[in-house]
Amino acid sequence: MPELPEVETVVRTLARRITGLRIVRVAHVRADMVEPADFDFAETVTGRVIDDVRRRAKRIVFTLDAGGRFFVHLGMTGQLTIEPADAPQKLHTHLILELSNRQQLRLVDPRRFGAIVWLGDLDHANVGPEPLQLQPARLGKLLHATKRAVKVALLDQTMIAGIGNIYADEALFAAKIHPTTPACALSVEQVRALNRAIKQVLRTAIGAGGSSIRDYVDAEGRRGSFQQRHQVYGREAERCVRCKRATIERIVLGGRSTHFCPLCQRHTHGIK
DNA sequence: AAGGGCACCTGCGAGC
DNA sequence: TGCTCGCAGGTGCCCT
Repeated sequence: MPELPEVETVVRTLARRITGLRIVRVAHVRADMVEPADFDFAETVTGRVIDDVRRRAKRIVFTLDAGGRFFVHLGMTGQLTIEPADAPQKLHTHLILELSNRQQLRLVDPRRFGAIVWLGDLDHANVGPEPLQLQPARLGKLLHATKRAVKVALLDQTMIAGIGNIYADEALFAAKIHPTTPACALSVEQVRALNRAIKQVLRTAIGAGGSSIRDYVDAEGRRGSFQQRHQVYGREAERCVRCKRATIERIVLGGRSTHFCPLCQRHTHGIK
């Protein structure tokens, strides 16, 4: 579910609503969602003030007073919401932090692909650069170092952070690049177009509060609206909104559903 | 040693 | 109505 725009939307609300609050009590935590496995999360965070909430990649990073950080990853179906203390507890609630203003921060995640990770003073390992701060030259360097399909490369979080299945498809469509094109075969022009497309798609999606296909809601339970503006994702067999001639195709790449317009996104045979 | 494939989970909608 | 199947915004690990 949550890619960069959804995580960013959650973080913006959290930063505004819970920064400066104290974690009074860990009312509930599912131990097997916490990393490292033997870490006593409740003991460590109880009584600490949340000094800062920010996004890095698809991670929601909490910095506590007196140092120490942890992040929450939402996986596919995670929801991190601010609730009144007396709100009914939903099925698959895995974390409840009671805050000093009597509200609670709750993590609900049916599929449990998410995680609560204690970082301490460590930095984020294995996470590539933020796409919104990426220069085309840097993107080119990264993409030209791999023979994988450009779509698969975009999903590699160690290469670029935050892009997932929806926004990879949308950015490639906007840049008119076929998703199976080997990343190393992209021309300098294509890399530049892709860099622009990634930023434009992500920024617009953030402005729309992200995409809500099924589970996603922000920290106040609101759905995003960017799903209404998807050009290819989830539009298999529909007429292409750009060329209005071809129909959107769906293939599987790297085990993921991939949507594109066969006319707008043609193979370029390595023409540079 | 890069990169393909699958496993990890639960829920839901489509089709029979 | 009720079953089974396929599929879902992610990622980590095993294998080649």
